[in-house]
Amino acid sequence: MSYEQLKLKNQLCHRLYMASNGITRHYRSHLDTLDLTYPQYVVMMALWEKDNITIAQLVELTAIDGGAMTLILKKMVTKTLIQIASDENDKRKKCIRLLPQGIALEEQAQHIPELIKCGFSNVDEKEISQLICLLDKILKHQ
Amino acid sequence: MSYEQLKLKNQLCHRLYMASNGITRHYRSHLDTLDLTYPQYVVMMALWEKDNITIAQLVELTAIDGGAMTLILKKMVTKTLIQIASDENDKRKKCIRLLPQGIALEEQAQHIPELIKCGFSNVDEKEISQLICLLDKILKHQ
DNA sequence: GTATATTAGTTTGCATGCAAACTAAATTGC
DNA sequence: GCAATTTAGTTTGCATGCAAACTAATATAC
Repeated sequence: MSYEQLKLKNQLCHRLYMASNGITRHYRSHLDTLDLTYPQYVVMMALWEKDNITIAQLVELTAIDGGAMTLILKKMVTKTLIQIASDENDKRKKCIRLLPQGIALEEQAQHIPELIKCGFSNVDEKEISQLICLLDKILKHQ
Repeated sequence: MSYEQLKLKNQLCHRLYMASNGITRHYRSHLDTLDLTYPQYVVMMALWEKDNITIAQLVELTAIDGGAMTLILKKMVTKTLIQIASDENDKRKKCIRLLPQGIALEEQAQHIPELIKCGFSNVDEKEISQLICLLDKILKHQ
């Protein structure tokens, strides 16, 4: 039978799947030098932007699964990048705070975005903006 | 310090990460009724389009990791969706072939793409084509 | 023709992604 | 004020994603 709408070449989801995995793979070589995985890097970016926030806020900002977040943060504690403290007012909440090593890592990470973009020299700045805009439209409905 | 280029809102990779995971989550509810995971669904789409191909070809078409593919295919064998046979000419190669249940599943799956698109009623057909075009440009360099 | 290299798949070890069940603490309802 | 509900995180079980090591079979080099 072979329905046209079921062909791989027509699947937006499959493009997203390949592009997302592909870019994450590209990050790997750069992140290895910082001893970070991609999700750990995303958590660091969130904290560099806004430090001393709860796990729930971190889950909201990064869209990383809460269950995975618990493990990711534990790893980052053993690397002394962050510390986890219970909130005094609400003992359910936990506050994540950058430690000196975590703060210092930002300077080492600052060139990564540029390095990644160099890997996509065929895509210009305008097209990246377009892509981001279209993806945001899709993300709005999730 | 907080470098502008390290802010989450400026990361294409993070948009792709969220959009890919988000869409895959959307698929889950529809695929549950077919008893398929998302990667299994991708493999089925590849096979509905071109049956009786090797594992290497399947990896090429789907961009699913070879190591993961071995496990995915084993699951699909236990569901009697496919069968795996060694190639007589080249005993390293294995041919994947759809079984009747796997063939029959295509009819049940034919409406899934439409159902997914309905979940993104704010994004029109033209924008989806644009997105696919831009993603293909990024995928070309991987 | 045999040693070497390459190819096709599998296995392993680790790190998520995800839903669901679970715990502890704070809020609401009444 | 206490029971019922909600909220914040953790744990569990399963399914990948990925790199690297490994096996078996084929192709190349010489």
